[in-house]
Amino acid sequence: MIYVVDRSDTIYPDFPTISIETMLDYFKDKSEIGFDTETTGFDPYTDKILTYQLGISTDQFVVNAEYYPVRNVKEILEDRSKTWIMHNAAFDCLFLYHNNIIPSNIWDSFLAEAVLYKGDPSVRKALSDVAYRYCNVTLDKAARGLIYRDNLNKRVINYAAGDVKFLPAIKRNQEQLLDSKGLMKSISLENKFVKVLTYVKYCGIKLNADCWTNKCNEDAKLLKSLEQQLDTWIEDNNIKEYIDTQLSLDIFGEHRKVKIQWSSPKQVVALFKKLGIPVWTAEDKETADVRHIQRYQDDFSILPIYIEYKKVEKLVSTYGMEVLKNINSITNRIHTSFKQIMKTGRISSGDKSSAKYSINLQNLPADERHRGCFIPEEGNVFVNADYSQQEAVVFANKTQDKNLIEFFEKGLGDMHSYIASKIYPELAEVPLAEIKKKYPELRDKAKSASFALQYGGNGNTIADNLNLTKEEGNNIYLAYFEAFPGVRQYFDYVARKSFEDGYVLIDEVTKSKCFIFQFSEYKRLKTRVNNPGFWQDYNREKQKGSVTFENILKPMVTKYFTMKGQIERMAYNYPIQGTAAAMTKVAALYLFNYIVEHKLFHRVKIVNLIHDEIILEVPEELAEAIAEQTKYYMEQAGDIFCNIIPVKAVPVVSKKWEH
DNA sequence: ATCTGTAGCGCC
DNA sequence: AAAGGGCGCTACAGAT
Repeated sequence: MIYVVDRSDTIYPDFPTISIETMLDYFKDKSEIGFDTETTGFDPYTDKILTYQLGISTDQFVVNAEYYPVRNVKEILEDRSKTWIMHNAAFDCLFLYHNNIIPSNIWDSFLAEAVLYKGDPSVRKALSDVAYRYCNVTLDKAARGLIYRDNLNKRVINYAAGDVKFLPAIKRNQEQLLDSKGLMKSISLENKFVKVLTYVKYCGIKLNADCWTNKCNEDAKLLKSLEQQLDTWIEDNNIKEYIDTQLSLDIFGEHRKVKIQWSSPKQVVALFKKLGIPVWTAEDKETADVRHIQRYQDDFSILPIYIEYKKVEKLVSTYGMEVLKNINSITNRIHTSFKQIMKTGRISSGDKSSAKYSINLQNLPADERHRGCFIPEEGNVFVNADYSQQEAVVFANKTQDKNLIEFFEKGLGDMHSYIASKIYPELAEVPLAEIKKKYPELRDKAKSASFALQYGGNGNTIADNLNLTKEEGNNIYLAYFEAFPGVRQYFDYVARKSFEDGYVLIDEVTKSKCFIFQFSEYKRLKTRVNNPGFWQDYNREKQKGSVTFENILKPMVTKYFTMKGQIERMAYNYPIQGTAAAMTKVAALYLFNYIVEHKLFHRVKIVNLIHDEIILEVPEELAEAIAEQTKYYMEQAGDIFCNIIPVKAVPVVSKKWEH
C-alpha cells in the first residue's frame, strides 16, 4: 500500500493521506528500510528536497517535504538499530548532511552491484536495471522529470514509491550473491565509506580565484609566445611545405604564415618525420609523445621549444579558466564529484557529465603555482597527511621478498639506491649513502625499472623508458628478479591464481575482487590454442600464407596472447594498488567517525583524498591534535593490511596544500 | 552541428 | 604474440 504523508486536509484521490507521526510509528520496529529523496537538482546548497520516501515491500510512504521537512525523520535516520537501503546513497546523503542528518547504517544497492561486478563495464547499475535484474519489474523512469510539488499526481507518487518498494528485496538478493562470493566484508567497507566520500564532496575546497586567474594569464601569455617561437623556427629554417607564400589580405595581423596546428599530434608527427626526428617507438608506432621525443632534444633545436609548448598547452587547456566555473555560488568552494569503486577499489574524481562542470581534484599539477591557489578559510589551516611510500611498503608485505623486507626492517634509506645496489654488481661494495651522488644514472635506471616492474612491465618496457637496447633492458629485468626472488615467486603465484579463479583477489582483509572481464572468452581461446595439433595447423597455414591464417588463426593467437598478458599485469598490480586504496579508505573512515563522535562535523573538514593522501581543513587551534589523530588512524589502518612492515604516515600542518 | 574514438598528458 | 597499473580531461580527426 502507498501512503502520502502530508497535511491532513490535502486530498490525494488515489492514496490515503497520513501524518508523519503515523509513519514513524509504522517503522518503529522495522530494521531494514528503503530510503530515497527526490530533489530539484544536484546541489544541496541551492536545490531542495521535494519528497522523500521510506518503504518496505508491502508499504511505501511518500512524504511531501515542503510540509514535513526532512528534519522530521532525523531521529529515525540516525537510529543505530536500523539499516537504510538506498540506491546511490552518495546523492541522498549529500542532502541529508545539509539538513544536519548523518544516517546510521547504510546498505547501498548501487555500491553492492559495483562490488559484485567489479571489473565488468558491461553491467548496468541504475536502479531500474537492478530492480529488473532481481525483481523482474520495470520502473517508470520517465516519471522522474514530472516531480514537482504541484504535480504530486498519481503517476509521480507511484514512481516515487516504486523507488523504495523493491530495495529490501534487492538487498536480500545482493547479500546472497555477495556472501557466496566472499564479498561481505568488501561491501561492508564500501557502505561505510560512502558516508566519508560524500562528506568530502559536501565540505568542498576553497580556491582563490584571483590567484588562479593570475596563473592562467601567465600561462596564456607564455603559450602564445611558444606558438610564435615554433612558427619562427619553421620560417628561420625555411621548411617550405609549412610556409604559406601567398600574401595575406589580413593586414591587421592575426594571419599565420606557418601552416601547422601545433596542438595536433598527427600534424606534428608528419613534420617531425620530415625533419628527421625519430618518431618511432620500440613497437614501431609513430608518436609525438614528449616522453618519447625528449631523448632527442639535444639534437633537434625545435624540440626544447615544442616540449615546453606541450607542457603549457596542457596547463591552459585542462587547468585553465574553466576550473573557476566549479566554484559554488553559495559556499564559494569547489564541491567536485567522486566515484567510489574503480577496478582496484580506488576512488576517482571529476565528472564530465555532471550538470555542473566538475573537475578532477586528483590530478592537479603538484606544484606551488597550482596547489598554492587552494586556501583554507580565515582561521583554518590544512592538515596534509600522506603515507610514505605506501605502495612500496604494500609491495614488500605482499611479496615477502627477503631483500625488500630487509630494506624496510633495517631502514636502509633510499629505496632506489638499494635496488641499484642489488641489480648492479659494481655497486655491491659501494656504501648505499654514496650511490645517489656517485652513480645517479644507475640509480635512475633502477628506479625506472622497479616502477615498470611493479606495473607488470618487462625488459622491453625498461629499454624503451631508458633508451636502451632490448638486450640491455632485458638484462636489467633479469637482474631485478635475481636480486628479488620473492617478487618473481609472488608474481607467478598471483598470476596462476587469477587464471584459475577468473578474478584478481585484491586484499586478504576485505577479500575484495576484480573479476576478469571476458574471462570466458579467454578460456575459450586458451582451449583452442592448446588443442592437440593446433600449432602444427597454425604453422602449416602460416607457411602457406593462407586466408585462414590471415583472417582466423593469426588474429586469434594475437588475441589470446594479448589477453593473457593483460591478465598477468592485472594480477601483478591490482593487489598492490587495491590494498593501498582499501587502506586509505579505512583510514578516512576512522577519521570520519572521530569527527562525528566529537561533534566536529563541518568544523573539521576532509577536503580531498588523493590515493595515499588525506587533506583536512581544520580550525587553527585544533590543527596539531587533528594532525596527530590523523597520523594515528592512518597507521592503524596500515596495520590492518600490512603485518610484516608497517606503513608510516606523515601529517603536515600548513596554510597551504602541499605534498 | 554533434557524436565517437584516439593521442597525449596531468596525478598517484 | 605483445610489450607499464589505475584514473579523467582536452584537443583533434573522422564520422554521421
